[in-house]
Amino acid sequence: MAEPQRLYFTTPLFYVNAEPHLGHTYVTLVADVLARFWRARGRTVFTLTGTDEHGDKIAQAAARAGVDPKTHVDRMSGLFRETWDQAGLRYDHFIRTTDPHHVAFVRRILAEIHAKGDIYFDRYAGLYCFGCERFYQERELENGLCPDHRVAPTEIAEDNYFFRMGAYQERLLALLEERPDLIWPEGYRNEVLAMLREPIGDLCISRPKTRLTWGIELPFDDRYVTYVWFDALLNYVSALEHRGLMEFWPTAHHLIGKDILKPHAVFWPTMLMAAGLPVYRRLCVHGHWKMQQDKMSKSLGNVVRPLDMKARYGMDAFRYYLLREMAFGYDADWNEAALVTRLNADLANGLGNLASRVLAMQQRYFGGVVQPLEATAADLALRAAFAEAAEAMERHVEQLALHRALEALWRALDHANKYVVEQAPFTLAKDPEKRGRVGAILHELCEALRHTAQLLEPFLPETARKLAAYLGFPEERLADLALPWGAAFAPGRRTTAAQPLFPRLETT
RNA sequence: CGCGGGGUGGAGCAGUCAGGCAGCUCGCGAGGCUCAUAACCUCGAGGUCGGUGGUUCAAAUCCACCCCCCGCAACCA
Repeated sequence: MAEPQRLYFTTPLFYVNAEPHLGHTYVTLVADVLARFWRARGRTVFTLTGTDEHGDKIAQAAARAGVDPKTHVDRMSGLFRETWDQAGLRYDHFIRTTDPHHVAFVRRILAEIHAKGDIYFDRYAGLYCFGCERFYQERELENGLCPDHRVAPTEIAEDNYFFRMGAYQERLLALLEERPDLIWPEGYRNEVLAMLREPIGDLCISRPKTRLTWGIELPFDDRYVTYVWFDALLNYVSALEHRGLMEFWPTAHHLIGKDILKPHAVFWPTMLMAAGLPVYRRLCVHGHWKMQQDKMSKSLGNVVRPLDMKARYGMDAFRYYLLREMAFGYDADWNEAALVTRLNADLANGLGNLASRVLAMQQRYFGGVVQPLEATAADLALRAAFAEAAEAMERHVEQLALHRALEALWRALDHANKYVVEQAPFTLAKDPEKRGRVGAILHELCEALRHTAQLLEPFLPETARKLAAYLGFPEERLADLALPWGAAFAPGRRTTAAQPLFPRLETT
């Protein structure tokens, strides 16, 4: 079966109650990498990110800051947008849940589902803490008391609207059986199957305005606003509708963290079924970055700010660490010392040094002019190493194993470094009769670097551009360099002298 | 029997789905090279892949049982 030509990647909508941190950055980075990767291979890709801006917490934060909610969310949303722009993390559309088109879309879908009878009005009775202005579940209480206020919650009843989610449980289960790759990695699929072994019940989707006004008003009852689920999840569709790109919807790949698995794996598909829309193509669930400190660290302000990392190490080194260190789906440890180790070992000593030595010899022996090839067995082995890397990278990226894709490319780079030592062009260069061979060796190595630039572009775009420029391709888009080995360097084509791509950092 | 994840040379990890010489980075020891960012290349020391049993020509990988460690969210109706 042929893969669809289009691809649609989404990040979660980030709740604007905190500044952009490592978790936001990681998933946005992955979306950027996947988009670049598949575009370079001819797919038509659309990516979405944005901010989720309604709810109690936002209204309260705005009140504390002494501004109205809209002013507050404008500022916070702008912070996310600027961060991604400055970090070079690209997206095709940035949606805000306060966008008028989104609000209208949510109201339309709610009205439709209400009209077909899948939204009903009912009374909920539960334990309410007036201090927190929220209900508590039994298991959340500490000795029967609210953990914040240390008072016993009051049993009260409240009327609300509910989505008939339970009615779609069997269909959802059947869908998971039919499409084993719907949720990836498999561990999360199993977790969802476990959730579906119990009745999922119905979902409360409203809040009375007496408790919350900062939200989207229900189209069928102006005393209520919709509460989180329809508001936030529908963004994935409303953005496409707004842009007139609904044909991308069936190809949706949602990138999410494991913390929001249930809303995306249970609530969202049932909502889509009720709305008469196809379920997304795949849910891609990543693990969490664990800080060495405990989870208190976040409230101490000990957050990893992407732009700080960019300033300290360069965005590409930061990208490399995040992509190389985390096996998508699993948790990983955030460790800045490990970042420096990776930067020195893989980027400076491996890739950077290879580029330096090749370009320096090319410059010294031939003034940068690329010489004819002659293809010995060793040369062909070098080409094979890069061909294999290209093939392996595609296989790994399909499975979101980005760390393995990079590992595969670095195997080829190791091969190239070995090739330099074994072919020893610097020794042959002392013998004028071997000049042709020296030129051929360096041409092979320039090709190795050109292929590296191309294969690396989705992961380390800045480095790829620099490398291409050193090789004498300052203008071309890297995708245009997808030429066969030996076809890129026309006679007389020159490379230039290079600055180190990555300076080594001292370890302390 | 709540659910999930993990236990692989000194450290940190990949590999487990699709069984086939136990791999990567760092660190350590010896050598080579001198083009290069004191980088690069080679060799070496170091692991009964948590345990036991099973399937198999073959198990880190599949199956069963056991031991230990870590998470369990939220805008939590």
